Amino acid sequence: MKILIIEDDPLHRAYLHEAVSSALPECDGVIEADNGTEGELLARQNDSAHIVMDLQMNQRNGIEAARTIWKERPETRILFWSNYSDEAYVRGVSRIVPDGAAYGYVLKSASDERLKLALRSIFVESQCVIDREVRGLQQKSLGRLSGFTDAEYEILVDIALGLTDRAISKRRHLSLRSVQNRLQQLYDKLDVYQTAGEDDDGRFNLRTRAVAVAFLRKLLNYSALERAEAEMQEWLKG
Amino acid sequence: MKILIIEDDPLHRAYLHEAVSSALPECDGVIEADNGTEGELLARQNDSAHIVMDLQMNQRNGIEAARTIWKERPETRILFWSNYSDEAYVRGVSRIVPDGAAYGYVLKSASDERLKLALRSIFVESQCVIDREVRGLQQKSLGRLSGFTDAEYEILVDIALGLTDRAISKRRHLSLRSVQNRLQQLYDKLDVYQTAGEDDDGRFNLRTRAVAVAFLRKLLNYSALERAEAEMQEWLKG
DNA sequence: GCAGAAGCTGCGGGATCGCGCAAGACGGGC
DNA sequence: GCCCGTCTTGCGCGATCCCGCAGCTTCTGC
Repeated sequence: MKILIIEDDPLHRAYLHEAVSSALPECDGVIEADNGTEGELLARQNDSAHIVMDLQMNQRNGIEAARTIWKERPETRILFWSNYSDEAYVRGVSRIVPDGAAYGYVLKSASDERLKLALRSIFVESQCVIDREVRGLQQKSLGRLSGFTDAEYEILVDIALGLTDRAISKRRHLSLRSVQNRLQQLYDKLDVYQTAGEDDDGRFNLRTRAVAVAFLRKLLNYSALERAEAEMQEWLKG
Repeated sequence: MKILIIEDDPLHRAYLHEAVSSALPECDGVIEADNGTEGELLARQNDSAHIVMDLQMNQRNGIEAARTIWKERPETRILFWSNYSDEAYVRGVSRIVPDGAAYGYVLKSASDERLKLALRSIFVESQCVIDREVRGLQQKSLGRLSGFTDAEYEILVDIALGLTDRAISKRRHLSLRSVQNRLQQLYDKLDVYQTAGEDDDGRFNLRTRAVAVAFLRKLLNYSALERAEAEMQEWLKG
């Protein structure tokens, strides 16, 4: 069994290496990459390796890397080891995991034992292990209990990118009015109407305010925006 | 000499502890805090201590912590040790550093030696040490060479929060037209007008697009937005 | 088959935004 | 004093946004 570690922080990388060696004695080779691009390359060269990776990396995002790796080899087992449980990350991951694939999501704040347990569960028992805190988010966001529909999330991203109503309607193949309907829906759910005072003039620009509260609630974050921007540029060309 | 370490990642904290002990043999006490709030408390209790701190922490932001520490004791020497050189952080720091205070900004990607050298320079020689990469940003952003005026940055934050033109005019004591002037200025500098294609209909909503590119260029980031939101809520009450 | 819910669409109107045009205020260099 | 660049403000227009109203389709349960 080979394990590929993709993590840009040298300290964390060393720690992971340590943890893998001690939790998986049957592992006979640990490979390290310090960014997503290199990780993809090494994953291609070692096509039987299981993977542990960070989500937030400077060079190339973990989600991007995981996507291409899974595209080439959907049965790859990946354990995501991340600092954050932002809804943006959780949504990003569950959007790309292939059907039936075994994967895990463990927070860096988890204990030693929990990490090692997750390593064994995924790579030996091929079970999914998702941190409790993250799991809660998944339920909420995908079970659409006080959460967001895909449609709503989609339009949130679109306005966050700065697209016009008209541009969105073209991109998503909707009428202008439908786009505006979804926007209203979004404004409702984000509770953007708070005048925040009894005074009427402290009002918000709903569109930008929605983006702001989405960021503050971590529905969006930098890497989600970055990905969305790339996709949009792609669409603009085609 | 006492050193206070404020850093939420246990691995990095241990590493810092190691580095401090080896670089500063004259140090006779290392105190650790794992979030900003606790850091402020310990700084108050140990009012001769020098400080090494992370900027991005979950509980309480490093910039916030540094601000209150410096407010109580402006001659405190602080070394910021951060993962990122986002313009938002750099601007945030240089905004709060008191006149004549000795401080430092070192990236976590820097080598062992560089960190230790910075520790000695600041805490023994009381010299400012700023990472080259960060320094470049400072020059650009404060020397307003292709950078942003305070006025422009201010209005950028205001629209990012989702305020109306009118609301901004009240908050900043400007006429409505002046606000719009500054916005135009901002749109210019952020180069928001890129139709991105020869086609005219792929157009952007300038206001939200400006926020998007500011985020992508790291002029803004989560913690800057968070701070700004808190300030705005304060203002809304008053 | 039919009632009800949910989503898409067009119409229309009031509010806001983006911005050109132009007049005044302030400061610096000659 | 005079000219010039920067900053502020007012006016006005066209484009966009926000949204209530109403008609249409699709889906679901009985």
